[in-house]
This record gives sequence, structure tokens and C-alpha cells, in this order.
Amino acid sequence: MDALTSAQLGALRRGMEPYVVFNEAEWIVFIQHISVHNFKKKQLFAEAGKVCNHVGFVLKGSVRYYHIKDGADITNYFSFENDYVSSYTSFLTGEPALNYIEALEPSQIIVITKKNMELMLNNPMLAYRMERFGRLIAEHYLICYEDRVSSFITQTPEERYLKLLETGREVLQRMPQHYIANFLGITPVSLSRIRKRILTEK
Amino acid sequence: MDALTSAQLGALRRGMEPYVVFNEAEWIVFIQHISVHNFKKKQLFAEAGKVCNHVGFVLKGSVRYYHIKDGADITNYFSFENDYVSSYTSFLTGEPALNYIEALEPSQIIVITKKNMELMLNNPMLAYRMERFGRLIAEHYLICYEDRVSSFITQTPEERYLKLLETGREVLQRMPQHYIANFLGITPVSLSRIRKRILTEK
DNA sequence: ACGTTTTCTTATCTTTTGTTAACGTTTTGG
DNA sequence: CCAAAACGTTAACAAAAGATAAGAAAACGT
Repeated sequence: MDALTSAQLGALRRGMEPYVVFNEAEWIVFIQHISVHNFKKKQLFAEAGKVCNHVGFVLKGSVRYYHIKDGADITNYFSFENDYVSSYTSFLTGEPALNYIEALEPSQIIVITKKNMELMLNNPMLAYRMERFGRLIAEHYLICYEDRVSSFITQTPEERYLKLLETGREVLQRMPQHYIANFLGITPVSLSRIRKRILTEK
Repeated sequence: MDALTSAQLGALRRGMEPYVVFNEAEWIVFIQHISVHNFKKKQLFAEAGKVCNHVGFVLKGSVRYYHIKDGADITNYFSFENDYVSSYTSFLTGEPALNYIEALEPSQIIVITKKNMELMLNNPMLAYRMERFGRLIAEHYLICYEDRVSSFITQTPEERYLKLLETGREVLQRMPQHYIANFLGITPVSLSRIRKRILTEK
């Protein structure tokens, strides 16, 4: 856990700006309640069975959400740079998380603990801003998930794969294909066939 | 648009209680900013291409979310009694909605307009509560969508159908099957086959 | 550096789904 | 009340996906 650099703080502030704008005095108090952590590849950000008591903002790197079902590791979701990251339902409800979150590559993530979030919610100087910030995070996930549900209803697995590639994240080239297959809701074998189909269609 | 009965107000207050608790003075001001509307079957609550300037809470009845793609009507989602209802992304962003919302049956819905929401957000007496209320609605949709994404990844269409039936909503018996098929992400023909399979397996 | 594990592809076979069309039934609107 | 539209099921065929297994290549840990 290190102090944040001004570049990191700038990224966070820009990420929040569309929704929450702090004045200077508020910002100074806010940044006293956050920290930045460096995650090694495969290091866990959150763990199934444990309450997720923190929420993050990916400055650099990427993470993978997954759960274990019948002994198999199933990838649910990814967060890339400038995304929020959390087992947010667990963070909100205080129930144990259902999924793990791990770094896909060495990552820098700004972390706000629930305790610090609550301190800010109870600090009259920040309470109103923090309610708004909480709403922002929920809305961020909301819009992502809405898109995702819609993609399952209106697109084929092949279309979903091509759409994912269009984001141009190079980490997609490096991560195991079965993570992507899970994310798309298909088997790794099926993804391999889709990839071949795309190549030969070109 | 009618005044709300005390039973209706009680339902709303109970729906909000897990997250937002008003004191009596706050509640009196709050209820001056809301209204209840009766929707006929097929009457629109929100319309694609228009900004959704309101958010609702279903007291009685049910609604269907759908959009038109290549001339075809595709059902995305449902809200039943004691659910929130809105093209919430449009409500939040002020962008035109991408989907329609219509009543599946005669329905009573508590409506809060964006204007009244903003009046409350700017009223120091309610601002803090309203930030929290906004968060509540976002979180409601968040948890629903999270569940839904997870169901697409880990369940077969047949399992999703059986899970939907388990909710025991009788309106599921009465609405057209192709609404349900869309919602499950399959074709009406495929749903018909699944239904037959289930019957013969018994 | 080397043996193990993971990953990706390919093949085969089965199951499921999509597509289109037909047909009888039900619902709907004028 | 009647004609038109919408609906649900079924059939037939094509396309896609799941399951399983096998083999080669790459990544990993020690």
C-alpha cells in the first residue's frame, strides 16, 4: 500500500468527474480515505465466501471475476483500466461474496474500504458526495450488466466475441481462451471453432 | 392520476425501508412529490426514442420491457409487483431510451418524475435521503441484472425457464410464450420444444 | 533445465437450437 | 359477430453447440 501519485489521483478524479465533483477541501479529505495497492498476477482482490469490504478503481491492469461451480472455474466478468472493481453486491449487503476476483496481470488498483466509506458517509463534509459516489458505482455496474444481458438476448456467441475483440484490449490476446469462452457463455471448444470460422471467412 | 391510498403508501414505504427510512416530516414532504397512475393493458410506461423522465414502483400488475429490432418485438425484461420500473439508464443519463415498457395487465404504478426527484434532491430536507433512494434503485437493477447474467452463463435455457416458473407469477401463464422465449434468450419454437420435453419427462 | 500442468485445437458423436413453413386455435378489433 | 391478426405447436432440415477424448504446443514451477 503506497501513497497515491498525483497522476493516479488525477485518473481517479477524472473517472468520478462525470458524476461527482469535489471541491478542493472535500477532495483533500476524500483522498485521505483511499489507498493504492499493487496486485501481482493471480493475486486475489476478493474471495468467495468472504465479505468484500472494499471497492476499487483499476488504474492499471485488469481483473477477472470468477466462481467455482462443481470444481470448475467459471469466469463471469472482467474489469479493465478505468473501471470500478468489487464484489459489489457483497460490499452492499455485507453477505459473503459468491465470486473471486483476481488480477489478470500486474495491476494497480485504488482501494476504498467499507470502513473508510462509512467514515466518509458519516462525515457531514462528504456524506452527500459519498451517497452520490455509491450511486455512481452502482450505476456503472448497472449499465455494464444491462449491455451484457442485452448481448445475450440479441447476439450470437460469435457476435459477442467480435464485439469483445473490438474493445482492443491487448490483455485479451494474452489471457487463456477459456476465460473468454466462459464470459461469452459458451464452451472453450465452441470458442475455438468460432475463432477458426472467423479466420477462414476472412 | 389519483391521490395515493394509505395502503399504497404503506407498500411503497415497506419497499424502501430496507434502505431508506424517512422520519414523519420527511415522509410527508416525500409523498407530496409522488403520484399513482393506473395503466391499462398494453399502455406504455416508457417509449424508445424518448427520454424516460420518471421512475416507478409497481404496486399491482406487471410490465414488460421490449425493443424493436429489424421490425421484430423483442422482450428484454419484466417487472412484477413490488419491483421498480424505469428505463433507468435513460432516466439517469437523459439520453433517449432504447426500449419500450408496457403494462402486461391492468397495473397500478407509483410514479416519481425526474423533475420531482430533482426538487427533492435540491431540498436540503430530502437531498440525502434521495441520493440514497437513487442508489437503492440502481442497486435493485444491479442485483437483478447480475442474477440474470449469471443465469445466462451457468444455466441452460430449460433451467432458466424452470427457474422463471418457480417464481409462481400467474401472469406468466397468461402472457404470450414468445415474450418468455425472448426473455430466456431463445426462439419461441425452441421454448415450445422445451415445454413439451418437460411435460413428457414428468 | 526438465517434467508437469495448462492450454488450444481438432475430431467424432450427440443434443440442442435456429429457420422456415404449415396448420389449427385463440384473441382481438372494428 | 366476424374477419384478421396473433398465437402455439409441430415438422423437416440446417447450423451450432455440448461432451468427450486425444494430441501437440506452450507455460509453469521447482
